[in-house]
Amino acid sequence: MPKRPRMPTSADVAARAGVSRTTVSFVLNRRPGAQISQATRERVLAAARDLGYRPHPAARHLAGGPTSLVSLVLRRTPDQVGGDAFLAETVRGLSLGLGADGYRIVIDPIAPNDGAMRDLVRTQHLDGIILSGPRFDDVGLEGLVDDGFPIVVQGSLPGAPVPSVDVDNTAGAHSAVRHLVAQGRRRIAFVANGPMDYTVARLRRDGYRIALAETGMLADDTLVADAAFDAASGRRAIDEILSRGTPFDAVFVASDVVAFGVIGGLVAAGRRVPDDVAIAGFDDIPLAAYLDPPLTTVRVPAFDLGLAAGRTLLDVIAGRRVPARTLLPTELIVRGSSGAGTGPP
Amino acid sequence: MPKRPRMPTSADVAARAGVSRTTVSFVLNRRPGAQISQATRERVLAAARDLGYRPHPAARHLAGGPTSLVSLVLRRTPDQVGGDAFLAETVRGLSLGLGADGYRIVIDPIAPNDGAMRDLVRTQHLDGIILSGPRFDDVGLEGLVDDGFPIVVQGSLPGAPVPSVDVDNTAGAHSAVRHLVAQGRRRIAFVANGPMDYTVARLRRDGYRIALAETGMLADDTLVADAAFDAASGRRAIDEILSRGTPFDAVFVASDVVAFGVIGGLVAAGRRVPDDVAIAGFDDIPLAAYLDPPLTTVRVPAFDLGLAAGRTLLDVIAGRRVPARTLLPTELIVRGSSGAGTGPP
DNA sequence: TCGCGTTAGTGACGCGTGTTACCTCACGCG
DNA sequence: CGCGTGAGGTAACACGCGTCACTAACGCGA
Repeated sequence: MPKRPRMPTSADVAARAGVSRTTVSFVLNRRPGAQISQATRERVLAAARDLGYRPHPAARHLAGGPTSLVSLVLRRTPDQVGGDAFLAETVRGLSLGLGADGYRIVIDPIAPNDGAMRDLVRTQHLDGIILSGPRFDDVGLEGLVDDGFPIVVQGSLPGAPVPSVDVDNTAGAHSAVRHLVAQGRRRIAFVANGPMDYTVARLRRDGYRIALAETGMLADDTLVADAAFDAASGRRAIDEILSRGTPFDAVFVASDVVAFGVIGGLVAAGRRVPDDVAIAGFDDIPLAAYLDPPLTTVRVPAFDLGLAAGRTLLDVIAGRRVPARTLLPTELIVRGSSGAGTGPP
Repeated sequence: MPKRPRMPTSADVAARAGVSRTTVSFVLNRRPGAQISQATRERVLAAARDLGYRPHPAARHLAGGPTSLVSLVLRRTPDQVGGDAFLAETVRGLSLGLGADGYRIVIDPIAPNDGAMRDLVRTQHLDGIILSGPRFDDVGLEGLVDDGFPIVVQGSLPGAPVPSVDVDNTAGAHSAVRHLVAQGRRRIAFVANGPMDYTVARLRRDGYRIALAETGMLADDTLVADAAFDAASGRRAIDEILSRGTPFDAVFVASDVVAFGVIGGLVAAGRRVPDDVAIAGFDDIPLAAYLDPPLTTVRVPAFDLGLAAGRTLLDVIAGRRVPARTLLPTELIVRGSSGAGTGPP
């Protein structure tokens, strides 16, 4: 195994520029208040460029600097596969948002309510955390927060004193339900994406409720059911609603994956979609367009979400003020299932 | 912001055990050939335990040790969303496989044929790489390989001198096609998952061919078409096959996502599934069971794949011999679409 | 000439670890 | 008694960087 050549160090740069190592450090880190002449500065920069100099992250960290490491904490149980469909996209966005400043992403799957998060911060060396997929009852968060440790929640956790970046779940749900109303539907059922422990489930339900209230429609609890992120639970939910006997002509399902189960249940019960029952989902998973009929849904900008989360975390780390909540807009994608009839693509 | 208490260092351990720092290092790293009495060893270990001592990774790295960092290189274009459905699971497995030895996973999305991989190795400080989703024409790989840099490919790249961990794509495809034959189908079409640049596309096609040859059935090129990892391309593929006019009574689609498009095309053409045309897919995505009819498919053990890849990389890093290819078994999941009729779950 | 402030830099230390070379005993043996 | 020898350990350096305290040169007014 041929030894790879040694990387140039700041001493090499200093030698080449004919200055001290200290000066190199000052120039490269743009140290405020440092007295460096323009000529010297340029010599240093040129030398660094010529040598292809890159500061050694470990050495920098050891000397009291940042780690250049940010952890993406995946706080999910294996069943939440639906939300993970976008993981790759989100990571791409994150990588772009953080990579510019030389940050790298380490990924740490930690089951919900596993106390390992404190440990992560203490023992691993991190500059910040992006926490994905939190729940209302998430523990171990407060401790970190009042340490002042930089955290950004991807997803929402209202009330927690942590900046969060999320899609505007409530507005998205709202737009979907309003769309169903606009199609002339009057009795609109609701199937949640997950248990109400999950913030994202509550927020989407809020959107549904607001839309009903706005349009002066009756909120009927017998038309509401929970699910558990997967299609099977959607099937159970719609079966339950059907069994209650309350008539309805539309269902807003707060997750495309769950909607698969809902549609299956409706078809099995002899209801036609969208003629008898219009459907709108949420997420715009890649397969949504290939359901029969194609699913009207709310698009979630996964890439942008990652990008925004990354940038926000950078701001927090740098001590800049950040908004408590960043809400990215969703986009209603109208397809056949809501009866608006654009047909298959 | 209250300063977090300093972590204990090896000097603290040494002081508490009444020995020198060197001795602590020898004991903790089990230095071969070091002369340490049993009593001293135990004192050191006890002190380390009491203090909750953890070696500082950056310092260790700086002193010439390993980085304890492994990069998961996602070498995919955004369109390959299908395969990414399993990313979270794979990462969980990886994390478990590597975490035991204190390794952490940094994630680096790098588009195919982007030369950035060399840079990654030179400039970032890594102990190894797990390369996910390679293609036949992947560049920048050879350079790394004959550096002797530890790499494990997750996915297959036959011919490349790199250990790989993958599901047995060929055997999986083979089992699916044999199953279709066992259902009495005689003219079986094939829709690939992706372009033949991708190793995984070729391997699955191989399985199809072998199964046909074994059962003495005719391989007919007019019954074969490529796709591009998404449902839309599946639709195009089946439309093309239909347009050729060659009769067929089954289709093996090398990806569940693509199969969605294929089924859509068949239904649009008035063919009934599975009565007129039986279908089998590959991957067992969570929604496969909720297609109408439920999709017969080949299950991919995503978690185990990550686990195996992680372990293999550890072996490579440690200089142990590893098999050139590790192939994990798949499992045929029989549902309604292949005409074997177990019905919806 | 002296005193003083400003500009443009530098020398040396510390971060926590691995490691090499060395040191000090006690002991056995000729 | 002299001397090797091995067991059990230690002092000190290197890794690459950030940073504090300090200085050399220079200008300028008195």
